[in-house]
Amino acid sequence: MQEGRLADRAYAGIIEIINTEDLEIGNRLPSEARLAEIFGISRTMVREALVRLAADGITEARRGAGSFVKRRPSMRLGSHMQMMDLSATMGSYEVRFVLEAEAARLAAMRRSVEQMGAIQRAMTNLRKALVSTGPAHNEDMLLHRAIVLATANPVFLSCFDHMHEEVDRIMRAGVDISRSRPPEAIGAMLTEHEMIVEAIKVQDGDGAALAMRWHLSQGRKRLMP
Amino acid sequence: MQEGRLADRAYAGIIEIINTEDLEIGNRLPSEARLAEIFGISRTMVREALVRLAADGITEARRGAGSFVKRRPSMRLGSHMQMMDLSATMGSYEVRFVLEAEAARLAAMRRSVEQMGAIQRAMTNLRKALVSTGPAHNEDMLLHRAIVLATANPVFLSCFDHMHEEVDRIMRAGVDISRSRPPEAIGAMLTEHEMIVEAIKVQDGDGAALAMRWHLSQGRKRLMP
DNA sequence: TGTCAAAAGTTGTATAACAGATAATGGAGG
DNA sequence: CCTCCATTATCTGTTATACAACTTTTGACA
Repeated sequence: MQEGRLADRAYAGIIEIINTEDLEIGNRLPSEARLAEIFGISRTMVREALVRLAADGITEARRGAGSFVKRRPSMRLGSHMQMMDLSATMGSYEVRFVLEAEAARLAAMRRSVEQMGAIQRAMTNLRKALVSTGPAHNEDMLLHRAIVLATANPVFLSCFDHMHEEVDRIMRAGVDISRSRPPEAIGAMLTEHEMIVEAIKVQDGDGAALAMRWHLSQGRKRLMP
Repeated sequence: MQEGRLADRAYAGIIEIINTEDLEIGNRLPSEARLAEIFGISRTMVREALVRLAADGITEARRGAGSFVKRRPSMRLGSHMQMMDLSATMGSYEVRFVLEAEAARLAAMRRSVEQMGAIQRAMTNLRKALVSTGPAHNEDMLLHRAIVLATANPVFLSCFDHMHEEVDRIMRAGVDISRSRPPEAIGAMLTEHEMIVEAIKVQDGDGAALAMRWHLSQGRKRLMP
């Protein structure tokens, strides 16, 4: 590791402190000055990390008092699934199944020519990014978003944006997800997306929904086999 | 309004800039120094806001170049409404169809005894409110929320809350919603809800989903015949 | 022992400065 | 006029310092 900005290291470092020191909810963590001393960086960078941790709901800062643990960072992902609460990853796929499959159907039925153009442009971008740089997490999302946009339903789009925002936040607080995929998975991903786009192009609603469900099921398998 | 720390206001202010200036994905937003000038605060506070925005995946900072829009913040429905064909009311029902029907199915399959109790309590509240005061918009929502809660899927719940928040805001800003319903409609609403709750009780997933779809289709008809 | 004001510690905010990277500018040469 | 390239301007990343606002601890005094 040891990559990225100093604030990133501080972010990871503080989470590690919470875990290794076994700080319970409500416990106070070292002061910003002390953390800066520990990590050998400036207080400014420690603050940036703490601001992000607070935004993630993991810590809470009280002026004059200190920063406190608000929620333990969820380490268990995948195998350790609690009985009551599904993991964010699993949960997000459940929602995406219903939301995006229906979005694909509506997009196929209602898409305008401009929206179809936007979808195909997003597809081109994804193709380019996948073969060159690899993961292309962002381009992937943008294609899905273009499809949701083509539903002409503002509530769909709003929910889509919200979901991705939330899930990204939760995942960032947990373990990393951006592992590199094998080359054959990249080819499969491209084909799956192309099937969706093609179905929308020929305005085949059922086909688009089906292709989207298939794509998501494969994606889930790729993420947690 | 105008609450909280300066960084919070900057966070909201930058999102507002993205929305009102209609900055597309990839567009550059004003420099940190310029933003500090605009908001009348220090660059330090602007940076804290930008760090959070970046952590939320909304912006992306490139050293030497500036900060750029990476993903549009979850939309306030009002701003892009004119671009969209569907009304928020119509659109929300489309989303509720897929989201809540599936939630009812999952709730039927996974609900714990405690969650079943919560659902039945919400049902009792709704029944009481409907026969006495009339509309019972809030009790209705709480029953639906209890069902979503029983899916044990935090992402489902998050999307449900978000959708209702957004749609409520739009409707409050717009025209009527709380018109009085005829008495036979009240009886029908009660029966529909009871069918959903009963299906969840006997853990009939398909039945719950079907009952939910039927209820929502009736509700839409009642709202806009 | 109990009260309470002073002190010490901590977060919130501002300012200045510089390093490291990118974008814009403006000539020199075709 | 256009292209190439070095210079300059601009922007983010990071550090240091200082003070304001608030909370907790300390310690003296009653």
